[in-house]
Amino acid sequence: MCGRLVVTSSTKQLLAAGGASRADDERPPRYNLAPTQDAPAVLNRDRAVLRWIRWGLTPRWARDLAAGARLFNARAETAAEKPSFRDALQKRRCVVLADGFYEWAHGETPKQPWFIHRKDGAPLLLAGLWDDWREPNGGREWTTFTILTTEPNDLIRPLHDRMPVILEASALETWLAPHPRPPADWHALFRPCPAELLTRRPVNPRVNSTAFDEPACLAPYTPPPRAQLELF
DNA sequence: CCAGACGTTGTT
DNA sequence: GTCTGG
DNA sequence: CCAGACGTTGTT
DNA sequence: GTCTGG
Repeated sequence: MCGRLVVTSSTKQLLAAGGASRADDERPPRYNLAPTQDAPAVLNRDRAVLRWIRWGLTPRWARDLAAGARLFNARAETAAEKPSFRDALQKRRCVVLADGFYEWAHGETPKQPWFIHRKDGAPLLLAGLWDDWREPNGGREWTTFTILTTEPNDLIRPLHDRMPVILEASALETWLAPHPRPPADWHALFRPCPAELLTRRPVNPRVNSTAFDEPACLAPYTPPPRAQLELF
């Protein structure tokens, strides 16, 4: 699963990772980015632009924007059949750029967050779907997204039974194709990424609160002994 | 034909 | 939007 | 994802 | 418990 992101790379670095040439906005680094907030993404509609769009996919037919609040993940195995996602999987794909994400160990108390990121420090390419939603009565249009999930690799499995779909750079071209593609094309891309690509470390449970959004979120942290025993 | 429902995941 | 029910 | 709020109507 | 907000 994937419910909290870190975005610390510069705009220049994000553009390079996503293969885009310009960004629609300049934002400060985020150390604790939650659903309903904006994250940087490259949409297959316009691959030249890095856009900051709202996390939580609101289908275009939903009654209100809030409908997307809980649709921040989509199971890769079933997205092709779900009313909220199937059209987007065919036609509206995106890559979300993030330097890492947090996972909480399944059912532990107190809740212990872990930071997961690439060993080489490069931004992750997270497979996403997007949609446009227009406010009634001529209001503004929102673009929202969700992150696809798959089974975990060996690094994530001790923590959780789901992880985000992380794409290799070589898959960008395929994933961001502008035209419709059948669901059968995606099976190879929806595999968990190699565990060796990533690393993890526990971080301060202050990260649990979205109000804690600063460099200290990523600082080294040793869980109390009791929690350590429970975790391994 | 129209009306009305449909959210998803992951938990326990 | 698409699908189901009437 | 997690944290935090949520009482509810009727009456003065 | 469920829903909302970040």
